[in-house]
Amino acid sequence: MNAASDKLKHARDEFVGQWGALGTQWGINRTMAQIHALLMTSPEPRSTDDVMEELQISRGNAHTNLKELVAWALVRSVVRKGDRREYFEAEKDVWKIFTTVARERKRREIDPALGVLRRCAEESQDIDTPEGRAFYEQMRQLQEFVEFAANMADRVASMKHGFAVQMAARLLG
Amino acid sequence: MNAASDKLKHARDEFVGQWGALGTQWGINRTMAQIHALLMTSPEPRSTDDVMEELQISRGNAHTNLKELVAWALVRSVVRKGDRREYFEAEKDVWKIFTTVARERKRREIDPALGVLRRCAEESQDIDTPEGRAFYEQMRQLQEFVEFAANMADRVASMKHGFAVQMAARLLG
DNA sequence: CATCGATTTCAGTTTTTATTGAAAATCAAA
DNA sequence: TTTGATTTTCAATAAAAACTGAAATCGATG
Repeated sequence: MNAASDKLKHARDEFVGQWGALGTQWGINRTMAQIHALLMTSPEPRSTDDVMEELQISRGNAHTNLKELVAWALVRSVVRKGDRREYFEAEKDVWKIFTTVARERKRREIDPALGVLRRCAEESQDIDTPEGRAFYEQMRQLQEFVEFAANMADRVASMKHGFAVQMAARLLG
Repeated sequence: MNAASDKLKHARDEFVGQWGALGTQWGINRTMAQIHALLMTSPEPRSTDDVMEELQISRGNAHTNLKELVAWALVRSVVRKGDRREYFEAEKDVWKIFTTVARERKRREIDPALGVLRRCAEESQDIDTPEGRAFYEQMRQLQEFVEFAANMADRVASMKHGFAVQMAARLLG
């Protein structure tokens, strides 16, 4: 019977659609989030044409976002013997997804902020007025905090799942 | 002499501009990030007209983004006796900024994701095929992880600075 | 080295988001 | 109340981001 298959299709469509909407709220483009959702819940790798068909999007769009997901290391491309097409599969282990995202966001969001703060602190360190010193102090505090955050992100990104659970238990217990 | 004042103005402009650019990369609108940067480095609260002047933006834009920052609780409005205008000042304590952002992002990003995952898990829990069970399992694992993240966000958001430093030392040491 | 399926690029278009500026609403003081 | 300063809203516009579709490129195979 096919009720189960229909129900699954419905549930997956729901997930893909909703995940896309969430992505938008997080500043991630909708298509990229949808493809990620689709691949995370696909038992088999999918071709570009598969993805185009499933999400009703153009080739260019599918291509760009698949490559972007590969750049994030959330998706890898696989080749099948005797098939010239490229297939894509998503990492499904949630802890690995998390550490990957942590690493990538550190690189894309935290590190550049650190650069800005360091330069601004440097630039303001010998402005010898009360306002200048206050500005310098603020830069320093932001810098220190972001350095701390960078450090944490590195630690977390390199944690093994087991250790993280253990630490969480200690922290949450 | 005025070299110090010029240098400070230059450094602040640098910071405001760069912070705005970073904001864009993080999916935050540029004006909002710029206003935040400006207020974080202003010794005195600023009026809407102040902000318009400083960033060369329209009244509507300044107004909207100031209110948005107030909604995020990163900025509060203050009244000065004998002055009808509204002034705005930013929270400057980096730890408070962090906990505020953590709380707000949990509410805006994590909680909605949890809703989606719970519904999708619910909807798929009795699809009695291998594919259906795999889908359900994936939803469950994502849900569990996001619940864990929500929990962590709550803990972190309610931490006192001192405790956080202590914990960090333990974690990083 | 010519063919053909597949991938990549990109100019043009659509959609979404941000911004302006002026009109409307608010509100304290005269 | 009326006045005038201030805040708020919002239709119009501008800017940015996402998407399309087709042409160009690539690369394995005969």
